[in-house]
Amino acid sequence: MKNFVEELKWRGLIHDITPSTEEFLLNNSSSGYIGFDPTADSLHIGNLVQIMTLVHFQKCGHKPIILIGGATGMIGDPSGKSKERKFLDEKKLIDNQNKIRSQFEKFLDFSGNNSASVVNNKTWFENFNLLEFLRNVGKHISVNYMMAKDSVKNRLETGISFTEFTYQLIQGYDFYWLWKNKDVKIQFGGSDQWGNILTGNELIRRLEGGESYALTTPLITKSDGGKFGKTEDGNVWLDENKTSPYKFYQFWINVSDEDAKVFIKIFTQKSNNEIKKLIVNHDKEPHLRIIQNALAEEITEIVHDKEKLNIAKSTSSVLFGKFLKEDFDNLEEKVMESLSTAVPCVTIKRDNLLNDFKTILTESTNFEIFKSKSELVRMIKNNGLSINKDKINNEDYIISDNLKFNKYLLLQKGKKNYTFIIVE
RNA sequence: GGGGGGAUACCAAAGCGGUCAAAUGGGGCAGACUGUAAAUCUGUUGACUUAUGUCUUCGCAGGUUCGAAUCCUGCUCCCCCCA
Repeated sequence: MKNFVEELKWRGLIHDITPSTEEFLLNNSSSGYIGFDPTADSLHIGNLVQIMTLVHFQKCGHKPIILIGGATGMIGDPSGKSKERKFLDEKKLIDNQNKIRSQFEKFLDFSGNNSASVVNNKTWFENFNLLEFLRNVGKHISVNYMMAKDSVKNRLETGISFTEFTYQLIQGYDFYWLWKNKDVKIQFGGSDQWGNILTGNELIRRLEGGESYALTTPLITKSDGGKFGKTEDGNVWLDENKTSPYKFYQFWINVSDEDAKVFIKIFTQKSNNEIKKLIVNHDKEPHLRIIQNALAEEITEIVHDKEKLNIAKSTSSVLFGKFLKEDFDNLEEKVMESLSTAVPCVTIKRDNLLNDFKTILTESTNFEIFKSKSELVRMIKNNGLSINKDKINNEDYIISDNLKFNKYLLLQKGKKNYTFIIVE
């Protein structure tokens, strides 16, 4: 058995761990789980740490289990509205669950003898009534114990609802159920989950005198103090319809040097030696950003695929590389299309192309690109306007003569302020 | 209740009868440099058929004047001091 705990340790992925976990996992092929909230139809990169935990777990010869919180998800968000909510929710939850499962399939092996699997706690909570729950579960955990948890303590001042207070029991029971029925011995989670996980361990001990383990990962932070995983456009999702492969790739490319050295351990499966080598090479020629490239490539390829990675890379080189007009003329249509997911787009009706240059770029595009003709003229005077990678120095450019694939135009204000124009 | 000060463009702040579309700084945008970084330097920063032209803009509403951000009257809001 490969040493799972050791693997996580050098990657900086352990925040808290119960005693003798390492020893247990070295001697037993075991099952472990993490709970995920099905409230969104996609995972985002904030979930990636947890996913990677399971990836390493499986690679070390254990069985990863993904718990989709169909039941807990319903409790978690009581802010519904209409009467039919329950039905809608159920459909939506199943839909979300399927989408999330297919995202896990990219990371984990769902076949073989330590195959990954997905469970939903709705299965065991559906027919579990309140009285039964109180008798069989609530009885064993004291309020004193529950109150001692940081997650609860921190909320006592500001207020905590009974529902949220109970959450640790529900989650604890999940662990117990999986322990009992699926031979799950360990639960993983973010550091904020420590308390909830321990409630599960406690429940297992009290109900059956059983042994179980817990391991949490640290909260990922950025060196500049900002939140990891957020961009101006919000979350970075794994679903390509919510975050395009290009934007996903770019997120990793733009990580700072300092963060990249930490992230490459956390988010890739590269070995310690490979990573050490990358860091040495990176520090020799930091401008090449070797680590960021390695990081972006590996993760983008797993989450999307090789082809989409390549398109994202080509798109990036169009937007940021030393890219000349000639190169632009030879671009594949696929890459051109991908530009529409990379930069803000503006559509324009084909008959508007009859207007003069300045009118097209202001009025005909609802002043989205240039707020006024003066601004446009100023931009040209400052040598700041390019179309299709070609600097524009005069105002009698004919747009309709320069469309790519008869409908696309890449407009550039300055170096990195792009607008993609689609004629329809 | 009494006395004093203020309201200017994205923000801060000068201007106190024509030369004011309004100094200066910050921010924004662009150029050079660069690692799709940081710093620095340069240009630019109300709109319009780019014009030593017109229009809109200096809290709001009126007025004086050939001419007002600038003077007068009223109003609204802010700050400070004394009770």
